[in-house]
Amino acid sequence: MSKSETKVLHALERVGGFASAQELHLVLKRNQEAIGLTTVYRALQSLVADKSVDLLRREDGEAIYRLCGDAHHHHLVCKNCGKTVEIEGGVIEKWAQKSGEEHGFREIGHTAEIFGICSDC
Amino acid sequence: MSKSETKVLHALERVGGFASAQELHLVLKRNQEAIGLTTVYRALQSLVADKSVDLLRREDGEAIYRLCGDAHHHHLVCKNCGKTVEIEGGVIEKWAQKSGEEHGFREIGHTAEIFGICSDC
DNA sequence: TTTGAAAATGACAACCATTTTCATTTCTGC
DNA sequence: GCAGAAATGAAAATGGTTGTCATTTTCAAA
Repeated sequence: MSKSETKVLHALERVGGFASAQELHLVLKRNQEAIGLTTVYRALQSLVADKSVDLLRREDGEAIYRLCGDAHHHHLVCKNCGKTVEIEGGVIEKWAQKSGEEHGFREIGHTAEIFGICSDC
Repeated sequence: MSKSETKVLHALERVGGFASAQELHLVLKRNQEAIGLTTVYRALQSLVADKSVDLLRREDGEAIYRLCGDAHHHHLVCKNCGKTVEIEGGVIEKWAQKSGEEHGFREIGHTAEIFGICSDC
């Protein structure tokens, strides 16, 4: 793992949740750990390829990153080869809780899975 | 509904599935129905605001659009007595579709259920 | 029919996240 | 040390999307 990847990972830890490449670059600057924006992008590409970091999208299409496995998640499964991807499920948490409450339910839980054919199949 | 929105809707019907703003612009050009790219973007914004069209993202963040399908529903089930309530699941549709698209999946489907204890139990 | 205000249109420029380029610096094994 | 390879980062390029603004169209009132 390169020095820059370590720095970016550290910045992601500090931030705690999601952050865009540009935000991470700012965080690093504020901490005398400055590295170039280009390098931040490259480090993130490597980390995503290594599956150390998840890549998601904001509504406006901007890429945001987070450490893997630090949130409740769901799965996206390929019907053909079984390949599985972790999916962020905050939307579902809220939907389930709200829908249940609206009908007077308590002790609300839920299940949710997405399936399809992955790009390799 | 403005003239340009009608044209864009028609182009979306022709395309059948998903299409980016730029692709729709090309489709319209090929059909002597040319309207400006800017107008295509604006029409799509209006249609999305009206919920006539869904906005999703390709893996690279590019915006893609599709006609809204009929929403199917999900179930809220009481763990104790089995009482079942139909729940509107538009949020889930979008979540599943978007999550799948983001990871390059196609033919995307999903399952989702909510369970809890109903007010009678 | 004429008029005028408001909305729609589209060519072009601006914007901004991301990628590419390329010259420079740092690391590596010898 | 020393070449060669890899990493770095500033600046430019890229490309989707949005903003600007002058012009055109719409449409209701006169």
